[in-house]
Amino acid sequence: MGITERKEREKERRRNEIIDAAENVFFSKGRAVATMDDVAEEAELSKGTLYLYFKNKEDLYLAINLRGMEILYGLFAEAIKKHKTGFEKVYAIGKAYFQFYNEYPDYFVALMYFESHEMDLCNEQSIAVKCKVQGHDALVILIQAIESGIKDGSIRPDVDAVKAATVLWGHSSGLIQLVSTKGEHLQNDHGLDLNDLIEYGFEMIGHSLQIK
Amino acid sequence: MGITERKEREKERRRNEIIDAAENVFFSKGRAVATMDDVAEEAELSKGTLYLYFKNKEDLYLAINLRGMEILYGLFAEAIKKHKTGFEKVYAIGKAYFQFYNEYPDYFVALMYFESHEMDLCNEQSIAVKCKVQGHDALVILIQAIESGIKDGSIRPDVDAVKAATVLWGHSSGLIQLVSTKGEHLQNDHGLDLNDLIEYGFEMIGHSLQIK
DNA sequence: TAATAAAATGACTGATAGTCATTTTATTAA
DNA sequence: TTAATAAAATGACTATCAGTCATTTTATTA
Repeated sequence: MGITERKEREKERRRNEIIDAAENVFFSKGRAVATMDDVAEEAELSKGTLYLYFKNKEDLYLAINLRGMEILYGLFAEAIKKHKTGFEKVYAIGKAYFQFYNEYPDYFVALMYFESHEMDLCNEQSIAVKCKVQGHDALVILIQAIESGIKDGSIRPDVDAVKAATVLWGHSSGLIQLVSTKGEHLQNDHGLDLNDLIEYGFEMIGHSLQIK
Repeated sequence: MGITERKEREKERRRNEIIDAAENVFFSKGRAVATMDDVAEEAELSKGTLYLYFKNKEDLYLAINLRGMEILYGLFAEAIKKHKTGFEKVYAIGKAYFQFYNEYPDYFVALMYFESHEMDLCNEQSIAVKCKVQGHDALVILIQAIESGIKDGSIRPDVDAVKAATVLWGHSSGLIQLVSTKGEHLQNDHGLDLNDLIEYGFEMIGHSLQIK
């Protein structure tokens, strides 16, 4: 019975086409301004059809975010492969996060939306839960990098890997978010160079992990 | 002509009554769910009147945030008074920020809204600009604390006060925001104690400022 | 070819932000 | 005291948009 499978594939393709259209609309207009009618028109489908594939507007936006988080996870996985010591791996993950912001600013905005809003995580199959899992997987990469750094002596032995990884995640997100939303102000009113500022932030984090 | 002045006072009082009502409504229902009709009813005014005092819903929410930021500024000002060395002052500011989150969680949510959204800062008289100024003033306290720490030797002399203060601001906001929105998940899935996590984050920041 | 199932449609509803012509209240001048 | 004027407040109204659902179209099976 190949028809069922083909139908499944077609359904998945249609789903992805809707996300493609949604990216075009949400990324150009912004999440708040973009309407579901816009997405429907871009997808060349009726609005009702969108709701056959996604529960609501937020769900669709989270589907976009999930794509971004998969990219981010890939960047993290790449980053740790290229470096020897645990400390270098951690630093590379930080760099990868900033690279993600620079190369995929729209996905970054979607990620910040996910990070800064409480999500209903009751429905196990929901996209929000998939985002949570993807975020957890990314964090595990960071935790393991810290653990390997403790083992190889490049990171202080008294560091708590889980706590430190969580703190690093919060710190990095906050700093990049600050640059993202208030960057212009920081440049104009404080004369700060944004890349320089991020680099400085990573160095500060680095200091706190290394042996005194 | 005392009437003009009395009218001015009454206008200001009415304005504050509206913000009071808005706080009750926004804080209990949440910014997204609360409606302007709700606020009007709570204020015992018609909806049209709200728009005589505030440009739109966001403006009203930013007026709430401005109140919160004034409180935060006060906490920062208190914090630096109580401590001798610059390093201690910086640490106390961090603690004050966390205290703000704990004692005024609703104001903190409002602040995160302001911090994580791009604002139109063109209109010089807008509340958004007032928030920006208030935020800048708070940052200046932090910058000066770092500078005093460099002078008194409690902070590394090679630290750039402006950069470090900005980074610290981003780091702290990000970490507390993470605890705020994903705290439950961090407790349940990672077995983390939230107060402990924040403390750990501050210690890491502390490490990066002190002499090796 | 008819019956059935799956997919898509788009007109419709309800909710709500923001507007504006009108009314009410307060102040000033005659 | 009263009429004229200004200031403040009103609430019905409009425009917009998320989400629904009865109906139609398309594909599959018997």
